[in-house]
Amino acid sequence: MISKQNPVPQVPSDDSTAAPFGLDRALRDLVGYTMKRATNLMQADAARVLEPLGLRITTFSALSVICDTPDVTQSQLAASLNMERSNTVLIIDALEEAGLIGRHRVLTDRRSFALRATLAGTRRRRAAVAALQAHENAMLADLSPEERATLVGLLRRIDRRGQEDVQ
Amino acid sequence: MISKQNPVPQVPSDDSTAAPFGLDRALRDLVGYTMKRATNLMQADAARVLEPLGLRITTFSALSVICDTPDVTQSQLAASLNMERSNTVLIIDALEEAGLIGRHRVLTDRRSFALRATLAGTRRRRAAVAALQAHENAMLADLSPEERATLVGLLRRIDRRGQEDVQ
DNA sequence: TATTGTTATACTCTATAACTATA
DNA sequence: TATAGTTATAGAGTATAACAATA
Repeated sequence: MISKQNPVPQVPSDDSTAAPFGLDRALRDLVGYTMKRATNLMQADAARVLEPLGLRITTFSALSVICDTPDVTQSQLAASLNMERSNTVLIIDALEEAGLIGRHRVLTDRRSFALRATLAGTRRRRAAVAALQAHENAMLADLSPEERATLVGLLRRIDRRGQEDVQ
Repeated sequence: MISKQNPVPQVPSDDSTAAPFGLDRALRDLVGYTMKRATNLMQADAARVLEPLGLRITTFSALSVICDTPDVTQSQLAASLNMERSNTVLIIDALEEAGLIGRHRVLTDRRSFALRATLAGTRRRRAAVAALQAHENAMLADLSPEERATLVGLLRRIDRRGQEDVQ
């Protein structure tokens, strides 16, 4: 969909190093910009992979946590996914209406709901993970297993650092 | 060494308010999920850094390209930032209204506008880059210069690969 | 008082289709 | 016809404030 053609600068390109990148060469030195570009590509593709399964990225993420953590509450879910509690409501609604999870009352604390995946939810999640792994293997085909592990490790350290700063 | 345990306690005995630790453990093996978490942290902080300068991430990015590429057209700008042409319009409007850039008619092709940064735009861009670099130095303080370069390099390869796949 | 889930709201980013004026 | 800029619109993610029920 996106035209691949390289926009030709009107300004005479006398810079020999301008070849590898485009007009955004200066921006690419910012880690955040490069991260956002790569993330957008990954996210768009992941969304396309999940769509036939009736999931979005957010609903898949929530379903995954619920599958792995039976009787998790919505507050715990929100915290684990680094999102606001209020934004989990519609996500939980969608998963419940799709029959993939259930809300159950907690006897010891009637404010909370205990979220539990249904059998259909567990199966849907397994299929989604398989599809996403295949998608990532394709998207990251240029990276060796070691490079991929390095990337994930570095990103996790940024995440950890960011979490600490918030406090 | 802790052996494999049962998935996280459903109802934490003491600290139910503490961030549930590792409920998203399975998700973290997906590169896209880890990338998105780290990117969200970086983006949120970058937005806070740019806000006092009257810029958003998108307007800053556009301003940066325009500063580096005098008389760039909106189509070229959109292509370089990997965004739709239609979405550049409001961004350009905001920059123009702020007096940071100017739209100029192209005599040879009256469909196009040539975008040029004003002196104020050039200065604003310089201040924004300095602020963002300081922000990134703080956010990425745990990474050595080599690790940071490695991260950027790996992300660029994902970006390049993704661009090719789209066509 | 504090917390859980909820509602309402708003802003940003992104994507698509269709229009205009030029080429 | 094809392209550049534009308009309108819609979807999704994210963020904040406030409320009722419950602790």
